[in-house]
Amino acid sequence: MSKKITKDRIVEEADKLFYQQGFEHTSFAQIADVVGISRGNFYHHFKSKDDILDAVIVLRLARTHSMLDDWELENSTPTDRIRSFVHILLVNQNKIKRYGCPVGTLTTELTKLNHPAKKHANEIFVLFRTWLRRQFERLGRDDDADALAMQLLAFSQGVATLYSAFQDDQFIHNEISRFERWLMSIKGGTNTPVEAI
Amino acid sequence: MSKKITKDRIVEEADKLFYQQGFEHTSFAQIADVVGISRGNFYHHFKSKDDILDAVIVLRLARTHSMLDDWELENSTPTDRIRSFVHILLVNQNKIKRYGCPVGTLTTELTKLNHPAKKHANEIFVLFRTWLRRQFERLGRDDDADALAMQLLAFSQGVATLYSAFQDDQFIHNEISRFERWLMSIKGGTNTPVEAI
DNA sequence: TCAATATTAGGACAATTGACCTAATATTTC
DNA sequence: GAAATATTAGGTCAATTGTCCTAATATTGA
Repeated sequence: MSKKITKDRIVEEADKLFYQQGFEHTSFAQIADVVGISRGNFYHHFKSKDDILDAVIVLRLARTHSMLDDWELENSTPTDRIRSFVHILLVNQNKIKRYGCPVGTLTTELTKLNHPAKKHANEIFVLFRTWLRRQFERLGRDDDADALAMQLLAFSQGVATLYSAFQDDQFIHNEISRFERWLMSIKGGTNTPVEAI
Repeated sequence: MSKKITKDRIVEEADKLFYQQGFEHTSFAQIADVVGISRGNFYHHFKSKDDILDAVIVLRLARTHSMLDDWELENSTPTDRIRSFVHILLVNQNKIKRYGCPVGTLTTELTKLNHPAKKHANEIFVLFRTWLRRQFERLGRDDDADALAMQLLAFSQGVATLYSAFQDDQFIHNEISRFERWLMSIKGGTNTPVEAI
């Protein structure tokens, strides 16, 4: 029992540190300090740093999955569900301002490191993509549901990146407003292509 | 003279490595190997790794500046100039696929490292932002020129991030096409707000 | 209760990091 | 050509990295 608690705490703290400082910049010593355990003790729970990364990704996958499930239940329409997705930008506004999007930044770092866990981390993106696609399909957008999902993912990534770079609160609210108008226009269900950026 | 050549070569190779591997993941030893000089020799040209980073940023600022000047001369209309900007995604397609956008990824990394050079690196974004804003102003978009510039920057960042994550060639061409239609619609010069994402 | 297992602390390890030093060698300048 | 300067190579330095080991302590299960 206490094993599980310690192991979970390691993963939770590693999750935070990987997000705030990046994977490579976070050391065992740091995680051990935050968790309050001895360094050598680590290898009883994880056999390498990459193992911790894998566990962190599994944790993030589970959290994302349950978040998407919640959105599914909380909202009665696909439009409201899509809105929930974009509104993470507001819910996590302060964190994104400081550290960017946890999904995008981890994927980017692992890509540069040419890290074997890159594909694993990418599954978080896939989770969002699939979920968003389903919502657009429910809106009758069968032909371009996946393209719209990717479009929205790219939108959120771009906004998060620039928000973290410029720290401009006005900007993020502008973009959310623009998204709202876009969402209302798509809601009509006419299969007209959504042209603009 | 030979000092300048060596110094420039260090900066150029560091520029490449910082882009491909990230700043922190790149070591002196690696740069020295690529340049073909002794490690200890470094500190005659730069007094610290942060100094090299500053020089790399200065190089990127200069290159960006001259690229924007070129676009200014090569194109006769603001619309064509804006198109040149988005078309970097195609010109540098393979690099972006592997390493993401050099501007966005560096800024993101320096943010997580809480690195003092973050503001300096951000000036590259400012360069693009100012240049794009001027193009939109010339299109008569005086009221929302800056917002459109930020919108376009966010678009390019989002596309680059997702392209690097999913490596999907179809996606990037879809987004470029969507941008083209958006650009044509904005060209009309009617001050109607550009709603969609 | 007692043996088996799980968990811990603390230290050692080789390798790598950025930083710095010195002495030798080129190059420039007069 | 000689003095001054610029540039180089090679080595050292302490600190940190991820990894691993061992011995002591908790916990569990029969």
